[in-house]
Amino acid sequence: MPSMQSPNRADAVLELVDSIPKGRVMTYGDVAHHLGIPSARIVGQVLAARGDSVAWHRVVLSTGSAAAHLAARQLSLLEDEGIEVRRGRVDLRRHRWSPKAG
DNA sequence: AAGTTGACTTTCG
DNA sequence: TCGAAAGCCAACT
Repeated sequence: MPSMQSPNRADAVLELVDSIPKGRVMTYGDVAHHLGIPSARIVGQVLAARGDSVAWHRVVLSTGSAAAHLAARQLSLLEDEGIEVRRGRVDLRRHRWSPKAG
């Protein structure tokens, strides 16, 4: 078979997101890029629909902040994992994670 | 079929 | 450093 690409994007996204280690984060764009998904928005759509089944709070905006309607809850969850949140955002230089770099 | 929507990102001032 | 605007793409009306 050609290549064992994911049966569908949603499952691939959920699988990757759930593999993000505790205390680490990825941006929507990172997730999209690693899976060959053309737009970060798609990742957002997947998490909006089925994110409740995974560690959705480990996915943040490219700025290190959270989508407006999630900010309070998401940032709180991240702090619970030991991630330091300053001015409503996570320091990506310190916490950004990549599957390959592990 | 065409317009709207949204858990995004980048560029510009 | 911040906010507005434009660009983006699939799902939904």
